[in-house]
Amino acid sequence: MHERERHRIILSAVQGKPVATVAELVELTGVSEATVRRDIAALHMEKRLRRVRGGAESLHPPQRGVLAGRPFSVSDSMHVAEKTAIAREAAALCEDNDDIIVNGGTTTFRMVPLLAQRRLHVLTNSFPVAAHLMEHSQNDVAIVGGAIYREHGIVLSAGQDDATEAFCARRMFMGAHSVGRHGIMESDPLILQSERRLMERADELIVLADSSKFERRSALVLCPLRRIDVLVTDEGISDEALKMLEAADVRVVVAHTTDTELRSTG
Amino acid sequence: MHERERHRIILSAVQGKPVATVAELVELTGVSEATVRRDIAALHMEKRLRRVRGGAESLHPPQRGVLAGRPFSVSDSMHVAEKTAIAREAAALCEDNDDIIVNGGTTTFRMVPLLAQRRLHVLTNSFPVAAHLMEHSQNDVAIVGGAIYREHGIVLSAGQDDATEAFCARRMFMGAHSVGRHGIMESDPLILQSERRLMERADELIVLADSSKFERRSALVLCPLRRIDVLVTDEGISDEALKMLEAADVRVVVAHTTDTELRSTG
DNA sequence: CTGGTTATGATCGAAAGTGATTGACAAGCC
DNA sequence: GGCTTGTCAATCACTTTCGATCATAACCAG
Repeated sequence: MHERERHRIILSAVQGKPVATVAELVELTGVSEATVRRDIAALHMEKRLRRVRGGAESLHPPQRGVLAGRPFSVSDSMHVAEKTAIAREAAALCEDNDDIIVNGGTTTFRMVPLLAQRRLHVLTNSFPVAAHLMEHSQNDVAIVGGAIYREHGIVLSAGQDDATEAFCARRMFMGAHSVGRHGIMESDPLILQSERRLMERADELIVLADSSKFERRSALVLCPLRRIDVLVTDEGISDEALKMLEAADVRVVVAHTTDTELRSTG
Repeated sequence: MHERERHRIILSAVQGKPVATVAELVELTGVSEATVRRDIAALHMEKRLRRVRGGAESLHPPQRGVLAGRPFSVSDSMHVAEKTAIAREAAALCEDNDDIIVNGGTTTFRMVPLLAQRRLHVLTNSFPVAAHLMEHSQNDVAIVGGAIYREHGIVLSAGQDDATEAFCARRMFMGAHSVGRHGIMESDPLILQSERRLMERADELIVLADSSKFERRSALVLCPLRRIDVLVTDEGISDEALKMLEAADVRVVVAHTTDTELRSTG
């Protein structure tokens, strides 16, 4: 058993479970306790795992806070004021007792506190959205089936599911990775697929896209601009982008960020 | 039981309910009261939970409703000791990297803190189970699609969905409304349907039923007794019930409630 | 082959974790 | 007020784990 081999085994063992004990690793590698300890110490130095009393554990923290705390750590902190304002305008577009679809995403997630005060029928592919509405509102909530992806909080599956097919919504609210002249763009094919399936179930498509989304490019086209009924954005949108949307018969709602919202970003 | 595992279990348990008592944690972890207290003290120092008299509570106060707070208010408080012991035995039946199905219910929900320290692939129709495993474990979690019923925390839909069909599990863990000579009984046709669909996707069926379930009757037969592979129950089970299960070739595991568990009920 | 380096395994005392016991303290009951 | 019950901190004995040391084995260049 070579040192490299042992290191590989130890690392994979630590990945597989929250904590691997020295005894377990002795069993796995067939070497002495002393050697395992030395290996753990070395790998700890290389920052490939964390040494704990009795064994070792994975460096990568047990994923937390997807639901209760901040839902999507990184991207959620950008353009907070704009997203909040956009969400406010978007939420104003739906009426009590509407059947709506809320697509997963950081911008649409900002709608949730506002939707919580309404009485709606909501279908979503976002686990955090469903969780919050479940806990803090009286809305009827339905969720699509599939594997839950922690990093985005989205439920994805390869095929169609019944929850989606049984649903027929008045409006669908969705974010976007970017918006360009080819239409709404996404970065991930699985997300794209999920959104397409949901889109089919809604009469009206409302897109929430802060102005920075028009500066970006992504690889995959979800749908052409003409498919959008309403696009909610913020004051930062360029004239070119506005003209482009106008030409595609998209109704544009510009959300004005209030002072309080702006303050909350600083 | 490693220190880290205990900490994970304790944190997970504290999330699951407003306050976890020392006795409960002793039961969950299988260590002494002194150790649990030391763990609580340590986690308190790390500001991962709040230490209170008699146990520990979550730091994050928004402990309300279906998810974070006590999931199923009424029935969850009955037969706590038995259910905990049963859940412990049931959780011991699955191995690391198993693909399992966890059906919604108050008894199966008691398994969750124990599953949180494992590395499993879990499909469930219970929203609280999915939410808890998402936040407090590294398990791969999938959820079936459909409308979410707050009172039971269960996701139900009329038809088959893709998340279920794509899943193939080694074992399925399920509770029951009652168990009689006709088989496992349920009270609600929609729940029955959901459970049947899930059952099809598992090789082995493990039923968690405290002894009071044998005294009850329900209207709908989910499946005959012979379909059960393992039934986990408590010491209160009658000889007649045992004979009935034996005759149907059901392997019976009797979970022994410990003193601490019994005390925690009084 | 030789001398030096490195890796490994074993041993042992030190340190840390664990479990049981005890007494102090508070709350509730008779 | 006594009594019980439950919680908790302190203590002690026991076990596990750790780190240091040393001897042996493997390896390598000259």
